[in-house]
Amino acid sequence: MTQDFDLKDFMPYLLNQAADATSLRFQKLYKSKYGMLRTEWRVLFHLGGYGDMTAKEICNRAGLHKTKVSRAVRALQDKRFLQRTEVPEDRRHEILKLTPQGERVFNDLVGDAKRFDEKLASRFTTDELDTLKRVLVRLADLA
Amino acid sequence: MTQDFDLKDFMPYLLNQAADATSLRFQKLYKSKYGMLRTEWRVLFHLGGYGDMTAKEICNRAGLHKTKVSRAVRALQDKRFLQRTEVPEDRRHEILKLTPQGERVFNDLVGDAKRFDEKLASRFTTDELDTLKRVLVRLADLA
DNA sequence: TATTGTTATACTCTATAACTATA
DNA sequence: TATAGTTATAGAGTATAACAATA
Repeated sequence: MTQDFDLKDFMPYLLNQAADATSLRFQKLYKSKYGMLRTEWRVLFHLGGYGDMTAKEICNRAGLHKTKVSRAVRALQDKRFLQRTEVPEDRRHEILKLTPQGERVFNDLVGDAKRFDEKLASRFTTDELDTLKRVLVRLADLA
Repeated sequence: MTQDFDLKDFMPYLLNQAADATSLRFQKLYKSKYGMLRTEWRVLFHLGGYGDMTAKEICNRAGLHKTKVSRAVRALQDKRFLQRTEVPEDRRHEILKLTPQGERVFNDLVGDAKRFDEKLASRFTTDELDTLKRVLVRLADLA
């Protein structure tokens, strides 16, 4: 016999539907304004929000594979949004740093992100948002 | 000057990280057991969980484009997990129905899904889960 | 030998346009 | 003309292996 099952109670499905719906609209902003892809946006925001760091550090913080970061860094460099600086003590590393143009782009997108988040937040109570963020962070860490 | 911004507070980012982390592990089950892709799994679960319906109805319920559903249906048919029945009144439609084998697969995966969800749920309080599901459903509906 | 990063490749996923058949 | 579904195609995203350079 066929079991009872409602997808609306299944967490991975719900999370994906919610994530797709929300990120789709933000995606349009960085894509249309700057032709950036998803990983490029993430790398830009890590450098802008947390300061200069190596590709390796971005991998660890963002949970991204080194090949993805490598390609995103190259793309951001081609757009003149970041520059690399060799580390003399260990020449396998390069410190990645936003250019002034990269910082302008970051600031512009941060504004968009903040407005976007406020609009989303306005639909929920403070309690709901607190719980949501706390639970999502823990879910993401289970990876 | 560079603005303050923490990705850990940005909803689309958080949602994606949580969704990726959770669905990645469930994905392995239907991929390794039955070689199914994401959309195939979704279509199978719609038919198994909500009963026979047309491709169009799956599109509406799952928020999937007709091309995705069309390909998933074909793949499930090739695997002998579903069969089509023409609707005489309107020959543009076909009712999609799981085969006995498709139902066995559905039942097996529903078991996995339930165990998976219980394990996830065990890490949170009832209040947290209620809030989470309610908020996620509303976020998904904003699409 | 181990680590940082790059390149190559294949596969999955998404989005859109053009098409067929039926209504 | 409109709708259900299919096919074609391109671009984006993911995963893995092989590689170069440095340590």
